[in-house]
Amino acid sequence: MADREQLLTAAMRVIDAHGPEVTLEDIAAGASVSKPILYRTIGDKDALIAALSETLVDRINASVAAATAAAPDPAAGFEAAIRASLHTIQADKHLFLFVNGGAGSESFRRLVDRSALDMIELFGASRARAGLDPTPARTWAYAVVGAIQVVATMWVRDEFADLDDVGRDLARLIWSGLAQVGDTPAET
Amino acid sequence: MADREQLLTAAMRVIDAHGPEVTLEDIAAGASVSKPILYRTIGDKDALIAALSETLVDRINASVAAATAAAPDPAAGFEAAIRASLHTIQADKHLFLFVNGGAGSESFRRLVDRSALDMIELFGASRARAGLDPTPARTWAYAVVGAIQVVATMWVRDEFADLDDVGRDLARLIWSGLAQVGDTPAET
DNA sequence: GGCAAAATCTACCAAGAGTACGAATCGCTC
DNA sequence: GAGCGATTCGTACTCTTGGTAGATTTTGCC
Repeated sequence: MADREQLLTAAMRVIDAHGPEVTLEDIAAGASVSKPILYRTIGDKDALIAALSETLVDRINASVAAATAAAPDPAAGFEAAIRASLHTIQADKHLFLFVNGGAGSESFRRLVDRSALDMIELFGASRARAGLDPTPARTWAYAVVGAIQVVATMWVRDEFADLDDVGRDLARLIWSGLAQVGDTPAET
Repeated sequence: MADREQLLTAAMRVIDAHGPEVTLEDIAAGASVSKPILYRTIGDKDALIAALSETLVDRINASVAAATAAAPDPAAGFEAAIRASLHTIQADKHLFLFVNGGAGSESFRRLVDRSALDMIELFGASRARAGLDPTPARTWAYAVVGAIQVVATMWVRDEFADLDDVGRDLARLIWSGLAQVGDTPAET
């Protein structure tokens, strides 16, 4: 009655219901499990955050993949990807804030690195193919992740504009910035 | 013996010396003041973070102003500005992490908003001058702040490359992205 | 049915944010 | 200069939350 998957699912349910400020005790209670079980099965709070980040990133990646598949050209695909990311974050906003809120520590670093990894590969490869120095890839990947992350965070708090407009603007900014990656950035 | 300025200065000293994990008790002790005094003079932790953000942003703005003044053209000025920001963050890295670490809540929002404010003005005005819709300004400002913030955070943790190179790469990315702001973004 | 081993729950600890209340100090009146 | 009221300050507390140890129950086996 204490499968890791079930616990994570329950944790997400509780976070979604009670907001990002939930305590581990709430989560344990919501999963009908005692605190030590939670700790034994998943680990400390940081481990929980890491696991949930994983799930969130997976969801984002899935929606991005679906969105880009239907796009006519790379630029449109990129915009669709950004929009999909934002929409997924919106759908899981409590989860996003929870995962982002443990910020101070390792969890944040891991989340950023996880999200940036594919981009580092991608940019680096593009640069290398074009005979350019691939080292900027990392900086760019972090920058892109940061841009999306902060825009999403601010948007989730006070929805300062229509989400699709935000996605469009953000996509344009990044896309033209990335023009210099080497060749066309290709769909994410 | 409990002037607000002095307390803030002392707080910065303690943070600088003991790292970003300091407790309010440490800070009070370091300022030779009791906890209630600290609370009465400055407020709760969030207020402290807000005040220190203010200072940090001021420092960054000052170094940016100094750096751009000496630049021959806008693009160079922008790069110099980014580099100056990064260098200031590096110099105050514990402060930066402290201010960033209380993240979960309001403090983060305020820091971002404060940093983004001038940019929103600037981008918005440029757009308006060019007869374009100024609403994207906010998204872009958040994106730029986010990019700098995350790159800085990641760099501060493990210095993955030479800081000036990072600054150059980051500046290029953002600069070319901002080309569409309307007319030349002008020096920050 | 009884016993050892494993899983589990209750009850606790530690640390840090924030505060109540008594103690000391200051200024004012006589 | 002495007494008294108001104000300021510091000690010592509460409360929340992350994390754990040891009692207790359950399980499997003889």
